[in-house]
Amino acid sequence: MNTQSEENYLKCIYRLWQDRGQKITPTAIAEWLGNNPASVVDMIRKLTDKQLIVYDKKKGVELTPQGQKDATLIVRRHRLWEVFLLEKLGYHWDEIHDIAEDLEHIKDATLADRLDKFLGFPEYDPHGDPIPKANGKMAKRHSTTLADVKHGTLCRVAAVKDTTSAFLQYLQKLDINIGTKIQLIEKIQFDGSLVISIAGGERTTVSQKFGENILIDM
Amino acid sequence: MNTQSEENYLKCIYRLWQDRGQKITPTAIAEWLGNNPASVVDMIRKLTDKQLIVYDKKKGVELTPQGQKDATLIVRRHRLWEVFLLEKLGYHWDEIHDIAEDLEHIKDATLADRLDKFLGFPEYDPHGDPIPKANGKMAKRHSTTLADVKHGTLCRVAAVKDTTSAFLQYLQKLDINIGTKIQLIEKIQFDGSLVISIAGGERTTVSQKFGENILIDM
DNA sequence: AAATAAAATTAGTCTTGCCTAATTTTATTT
DNA sequence: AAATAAAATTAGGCAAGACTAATTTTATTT
Repeated sequence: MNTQSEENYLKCIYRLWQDRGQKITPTAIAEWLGNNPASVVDMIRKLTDKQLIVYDKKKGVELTPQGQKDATLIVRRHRLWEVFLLEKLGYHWDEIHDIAEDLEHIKDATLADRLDKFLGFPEYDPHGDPIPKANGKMAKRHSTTLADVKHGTLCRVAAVKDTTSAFLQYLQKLDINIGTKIQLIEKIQFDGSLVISIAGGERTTVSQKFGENILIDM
Repeated sequence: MNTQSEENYLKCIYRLWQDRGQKITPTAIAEWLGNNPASVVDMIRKLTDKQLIVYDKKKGVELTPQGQKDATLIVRRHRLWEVFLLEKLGYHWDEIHDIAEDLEHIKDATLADRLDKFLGFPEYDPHGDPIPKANGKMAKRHSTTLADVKHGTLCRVAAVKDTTSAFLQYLQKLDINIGTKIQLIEKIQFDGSLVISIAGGERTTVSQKFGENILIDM
């Protein structure tokens, strides 16, 4: 059984691996968690001893099969709780992440599976991230962003990359949710700004950074 | 904000106060929590500094108004989660206590109230204990036990005192739940054993200790 | 290749919350 | 009241998980 802190490190490593696919360094982990690199080095030793990660100076940190399994379960719990908080308890989009951050550490052999069943086996969480199944498999993550498509394209918001409340509240203000249709009208050469039409409405301009955090379907 | 450990002490003190109404000593707390008395003394100092308890050698430990408020909220959260686990996730009577023990420490300003609403504002938890309301008030606790009534009395199981799985599983085996009707046929003078009829069925004999852990309505 | 900057690591410290062992205080017997 | 037992307290320690400061290693520039 892993401690809460160990779980946070595992989840962090998993996220960095999924997001970037590059070498995962102590510094990257430290930044992500807001911890001191020295603390990360301590934990790397601990997780290595527990055979949940392998650390090689050249290759960085990698999850072992067991580490992957553990990390996937944490992500599964996190995303299921997010669905619960939003759908059943009526929380807003931007409130659920932090609470799920605590709930994900509740340890009980059947809790995740029961919750999954209770929620009707959702495929995606409220941010559009796929929820790992009990067997560890999960749906594909969306990878195309609004900033990637050609002008004129009509797309559907499938997920968001950034889950901070600053971003989510901005989306709320623009009335954008998972499923909202957005048409990219024009890309501004100068700074990558995007002129879009939300749900067939008036033209709005958003930044490139904004576009890169919206994952889409077509 | 209190730590998880502080919350456990507050809850313990609250329970001892409710259950026994006597002087609450460090030793009693240590026994209840399974901790060393020396650790209890440390925590008494800490909670005193935080003005959540008052400790007087003569009177023992007492909760301050703020301590009572905090403790009540923890109990509220615990009991609401128990209802959730049983009713929504389909756990058994004897499985919910330990999981709620972790869930009760999840801190979010509106979580308890939202959960309360989602569950339909239940008055009692699955063990028959009253759930404190958002304002701290709660229904009366049942106080008459099966061992207290006169032979011949027909009563209704309102709550259980003991919530260990050993006891709850025994109840399960006897097919006794909250609401089950029990008639006390006879009290055996010798050792206080009780001859009862469960839901109008055949006679069964149970111990005095058993009877003292069944709280009843009439 | 040397100089500089960045990253990683080590050493030592702190807090929380627990422990054991020893001591002091309080209660109970005889 | 003295002796004994029980309870409370103090002192000192330990592990987890964080930190800072100093040092070493690795990368990047010039």
